[in-house]
Amino acid sequence: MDKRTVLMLTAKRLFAVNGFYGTPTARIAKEAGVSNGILFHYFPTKEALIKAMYFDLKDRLFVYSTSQVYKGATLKESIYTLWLAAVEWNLENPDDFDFMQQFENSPYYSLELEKSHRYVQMSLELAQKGIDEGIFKQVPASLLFQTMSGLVETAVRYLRLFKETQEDTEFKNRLFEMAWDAISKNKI
Amino acid sequence: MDKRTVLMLTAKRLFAVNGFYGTPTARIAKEAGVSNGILFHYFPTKEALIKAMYFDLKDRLFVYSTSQVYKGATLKESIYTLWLAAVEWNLENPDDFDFMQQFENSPYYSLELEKSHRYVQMSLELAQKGIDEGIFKQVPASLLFQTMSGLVETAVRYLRLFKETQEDTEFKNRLFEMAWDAISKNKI
DNA sequence: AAGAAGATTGACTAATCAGTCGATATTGAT
DNA sequence: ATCAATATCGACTGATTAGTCAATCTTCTT
Repeated sequence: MDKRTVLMLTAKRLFAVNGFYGTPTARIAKEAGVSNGILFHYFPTKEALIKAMYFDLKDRLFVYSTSQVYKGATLKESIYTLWLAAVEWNLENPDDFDFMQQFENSPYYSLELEKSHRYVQMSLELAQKGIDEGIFKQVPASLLFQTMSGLVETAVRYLRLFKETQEDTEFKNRLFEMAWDAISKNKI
Repeated sequence: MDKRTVLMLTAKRLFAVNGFYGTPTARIAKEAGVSNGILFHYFPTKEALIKAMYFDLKDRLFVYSTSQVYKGATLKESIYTLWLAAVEWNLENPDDFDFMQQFENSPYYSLELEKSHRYVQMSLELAQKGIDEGIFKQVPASLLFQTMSGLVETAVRYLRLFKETQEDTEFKNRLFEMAWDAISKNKI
């Protein structure tokens, strides 16, 4: 594995536990088994390292999520698959989740940065589709997306807290139902 | 206003913009118009200052929220009032919101810390009441609480992003409806 | 084989920052 | 008025840390 990748993996682990500011670059390099200087060879600044990690992470999430959706699925099936993929991916990569949460609540983060990502673009298109078909509530697509993202986070946090629920498919379905009810029109 | 309070107010403003680690204690003292040393007279460490600010904030939110709920309100009315109070309080105190988000995603935060607060305890009791009455979904009360909290955050973020919606009562009702549909049983 | 380009090292620096401390000022109780 | 307790000051320190740099090593091209 090339040193650039090792640095990002090591940084992710350390950041998740100690936070960005609690993790000196020197420590990242040391635990990655490389010299101090090489970190700044691959990343001009610590901030650049952090942002590169974030883009990388979102991209892996995109690739994983979309690979799960099968052609010909209904909208609800697609949303369910994407929701579940995001939840399970975050459960299996807890350091990624912690890193992402921290990043998105840090001064490094901005909306323009987020919108530029294909994961977000794909989600927005899907939300718009549901609105047009009259399945979702008649609110802006971006609101539906943010609501879903927020509920994925809630689900992940909860499942992490109560480990015994992590294999409970029925419970996960309940969690999805809450998310679905939030965004879909009510069938009176 | 006593210096302890001035320090906390100044810190809140600086933390919201520059983050905990981007804000030296010396700068807090300077902008508060007091000496460097006095900060450590009132707060033994920077971390103690941050935690004190968090408790203070949650307490003000509790006092404000509960004062809005009137006796004899139905459960849905109470939940609506609490939801709206939290949303509007966060909109009116954006620095508090940013500070809180940052804190709850920082290494300072822990669940025990959160549970110890009366705002959380009150919310959990209300959630349990809704479950017992068969109005809410049959899931753990803590899940309902976390879901509502997450949806308050989503609403605040969205309303902040699109300022023109902030005075739109109808739009806020739509936002609440999403939250309500997430936690309540569906009336088929 | 030569030599250029890139990779890697680790000692070093300039700056920053949380927290200390001894001195001085203010307040409140008796 | 006295005295003790508390508040306030600001210069100082010891430790930490992001980023630099000149030197060496490796790899690739021709």
